[in-house]
Amino acid sequence: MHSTPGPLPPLNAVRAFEAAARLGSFTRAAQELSMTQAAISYQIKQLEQRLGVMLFQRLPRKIVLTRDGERLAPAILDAFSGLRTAFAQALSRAHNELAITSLPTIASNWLVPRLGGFHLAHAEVAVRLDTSITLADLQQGEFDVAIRSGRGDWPGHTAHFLLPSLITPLMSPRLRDAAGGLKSPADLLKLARIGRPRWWQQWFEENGVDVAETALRASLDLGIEQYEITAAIAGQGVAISSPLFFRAELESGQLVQPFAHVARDSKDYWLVYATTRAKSHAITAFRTWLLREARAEVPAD
Amino acid sequence: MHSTPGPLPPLNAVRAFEAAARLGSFTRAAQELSMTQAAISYQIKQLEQRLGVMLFQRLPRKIVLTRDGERLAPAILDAFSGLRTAFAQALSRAHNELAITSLPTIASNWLVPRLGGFHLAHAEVAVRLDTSITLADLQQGEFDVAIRSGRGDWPGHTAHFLLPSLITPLMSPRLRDAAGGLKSPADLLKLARIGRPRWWQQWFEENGVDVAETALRASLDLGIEQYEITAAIAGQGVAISSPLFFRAELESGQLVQPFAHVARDSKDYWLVYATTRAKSHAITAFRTWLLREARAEVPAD
DNA sequence: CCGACGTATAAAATCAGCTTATGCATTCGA
DNA sequence: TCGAATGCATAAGCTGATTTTATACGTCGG
Repeated sequence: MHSTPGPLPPLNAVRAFEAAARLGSFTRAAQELSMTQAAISYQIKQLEQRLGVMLFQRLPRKIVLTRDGERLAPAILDAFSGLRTAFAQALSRAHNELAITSLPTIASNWLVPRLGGFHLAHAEVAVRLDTSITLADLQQGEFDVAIRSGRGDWPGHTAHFLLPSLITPLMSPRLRDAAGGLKSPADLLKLARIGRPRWWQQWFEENGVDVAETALRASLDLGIEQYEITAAIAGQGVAISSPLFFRAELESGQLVQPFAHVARDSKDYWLVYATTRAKSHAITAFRTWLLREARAEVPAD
Repeated sequence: MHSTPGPLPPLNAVRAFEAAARLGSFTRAAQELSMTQAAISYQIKQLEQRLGVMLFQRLPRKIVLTRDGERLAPAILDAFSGLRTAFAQALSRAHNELAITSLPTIASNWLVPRLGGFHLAHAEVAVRLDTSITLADLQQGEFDVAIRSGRGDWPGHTAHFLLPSLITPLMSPRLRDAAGGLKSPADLLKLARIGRPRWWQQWFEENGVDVAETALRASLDLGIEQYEITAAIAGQGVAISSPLFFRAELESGQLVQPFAHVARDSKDYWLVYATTRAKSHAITAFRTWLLREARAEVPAD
């Protein structure tokens, strides 16, 4: 009694009908859709044959909707208008949201203090920041950009160099004074060391200090540099970390850098995003702003 | 500042998204659209690349809409739902309307008295009847079916034989009596003749009466048979028309058929409709009903 | 009466979209 | 714990729908 809804007619034909009905002309519809008039004519005919109903009355120099066409047009126009605004809105929102995933250290010690400036410059962009050590998949769409450490070679992604990963011992001035004169890097071996053994090894090696691995293993590795620096400030040992990230503590005198030598880890910090999304407004705005901030940070680089 | 709406993404990709979002599965979407899962996957990827946004999060054995997908889906589902009902309704209405264009004679004297029966049998079909001598173009969609006289050969159209075009003199009994004994067809030459000269000529010839063309030209040609019959009933002359169409007048005695011979014009009456629309419910219902009525009319044919 | 305009149509070219075949990761069942 | 089943991704290749090109037709306007 009641036939099933059945599949929709070919959608390209429907689009041609929509444009022709709205513009009242095959020629103009063709222009709008960047096609030829012949293509519109063909598509409309296809649709009419499929529906078994004439949609336009072909008059000498114009077309007029038939009774059936007139009946169909409003709903089709509505639907297409809905589609257009849906895509426009969704994209505009998508392009004005920025989900950042960042390593905790650079996030709390470098990014967060500056993010306010980005918001001032781009109030239209809503920012969401996620800090975690796990490597989020930028292709999955959960995050728009990441701040990662590495070598900048992530296939399918675009990476911009941000900051070098600098490492140098940092300690509380009280500990330094208590340790007496720290004349050479080797003197640090007497103190408790906090932070990644690999970094300590690299720094010592670059200073000509040969260290037994066992000695390095004895260091306190808390995993999160923020904690390590907190421990260092408390005088519990010497941390090894980036002077860039703890400039505030250095300037306020909570921390001191006992030796001038700064080593550089091979893994720098990069801004990364999926190459397919490079055109997103939020991403381009953030990239421009962030790279300028980074360049201001290490102008000598 | 505000980018133009821009063209819609490829609609086939949008359709794939709609189905996948609604069904929550590429595989099921493929089933619904009678395609393969690979095709859905391809289309969704196309759409995502076009939009520069991931729409689904691919999890091991399922997919989940991303934030952006979730944002897009409701409006897309709405729009497609609108399209579906629009087509369904328009088609249902189109298939339940019947616009008939008919020659006036057969319309008023044969079709109209029977149309009530069609309406009883098919109350769902709304009927509109247009009577005119002009030959409406069935391809233009203004009319669904036509009742035409001719030979049944209209390219692009399907034609069903309805009734023969019969012609025989008809007159009022009073005129017949006044004319005295009408023994042979030639006696009619003495009376005023009403109707198409060509028909008179044919009928006379088939009865072996040789008539000068001039005599035939003198007949009264009113163009519309209804008028001619009215004139005949008033006793103003002898009309030549179809006994089928004026059976009521013959039975009531208003008209008489003075001679048994009935000529047959080469142009019969046909039910005609555009072949492309043969599947329309209204048309098929009307065809079935009308052919049965016509067969009941001339069972001997 | 001629040129411009808007549509229809035929033939030929193209390319988007589909299928087939396969791989991979996970879940489920035993 | 293992194998089968499930669901999505990907590559390669084909096909036919769609588009363009070229042309014709009918009307309107000057």
